Amino acid sequence: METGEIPLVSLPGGFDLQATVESGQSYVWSREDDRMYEDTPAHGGDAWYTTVLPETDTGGAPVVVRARQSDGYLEWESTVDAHDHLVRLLRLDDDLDAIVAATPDDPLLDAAFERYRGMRLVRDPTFPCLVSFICSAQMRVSRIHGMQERLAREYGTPVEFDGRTYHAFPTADQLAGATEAELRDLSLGYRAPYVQRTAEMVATGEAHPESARNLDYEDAREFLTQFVGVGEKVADCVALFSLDFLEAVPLDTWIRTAIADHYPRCERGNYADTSRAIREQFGGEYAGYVQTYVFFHLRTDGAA
DNA sequence: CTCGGCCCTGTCCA
DNA sequence: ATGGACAGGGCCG
Repeated sequence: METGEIPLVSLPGGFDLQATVESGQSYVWSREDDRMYEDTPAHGGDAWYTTVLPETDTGGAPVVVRARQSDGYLEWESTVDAHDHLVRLLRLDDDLDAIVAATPDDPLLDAAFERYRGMRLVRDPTFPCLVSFICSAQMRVSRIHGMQERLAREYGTPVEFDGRTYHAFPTADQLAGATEAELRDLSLGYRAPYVQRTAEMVATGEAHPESARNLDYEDAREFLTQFVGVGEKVADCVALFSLDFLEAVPLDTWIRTAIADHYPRCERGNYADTSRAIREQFGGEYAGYVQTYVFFHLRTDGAA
């Protein structure tokens, strides 16, 4: 086992590991105490969280990365040197102070930023991100997370680490071999054929979600909707939480409620125009960061 | 292009 | 106890 720690005190805007991985933007992390989304860690957010990088992202065997936040450091344990992986996955390379500073003055946005100071966006591996947000349709975050765990356990490559067996999220090849019936048995419901067909599209080379990186934001969103089960909202989630389009604002039910309550003139009757309007309202370049804070704030605190 | 009906299933609440 | 509503939507007509 390799171990290390990343100092957080000099990180612009700070860091909050629990808020980052439990805010409903990523489903590739699990709490070692198995109480994800249930309660807060004992003090200072010092629970251990683990993710497994799929072999398609490492070029070799899957990589287990475990981390916890403690006393100004992000401690980690891994099968490899995990420093660069953590910086990438948890966006420790973002200047969060600058992002907050670039956000328009607004009571709702100020409250959201204040409440979860240090929360960062994630940079999830793309295929797992795509599948997890296909699964997110009409679903609560804890159940989405459970689906991803079952998919990993059933189809992902096993890895031994620290006396336990972990599973990587399945590759497109692995998942394309699943049947709709098998996926329904994992409680995916009507999302089962969406996941299977999307995995098949990626596995056969018909299209790969990573290709969206090379496009302008709105073209990338359009490109991603070719995958089965992916509409504009899910496409925006993949653009934001995996492909570095920080301006993407997924229009989910929470943000739509916020638009109706706080920014009614941004409602334009269709996704593309409403999206453009709220993106401007949220400051443009980092609008997706703002959206994620607002989403977590409204969902968790029931603020209106 | 917009709209409504429909889709799986666990959980919450009357 | 038991059924209806609802969950970070998408597809199809």
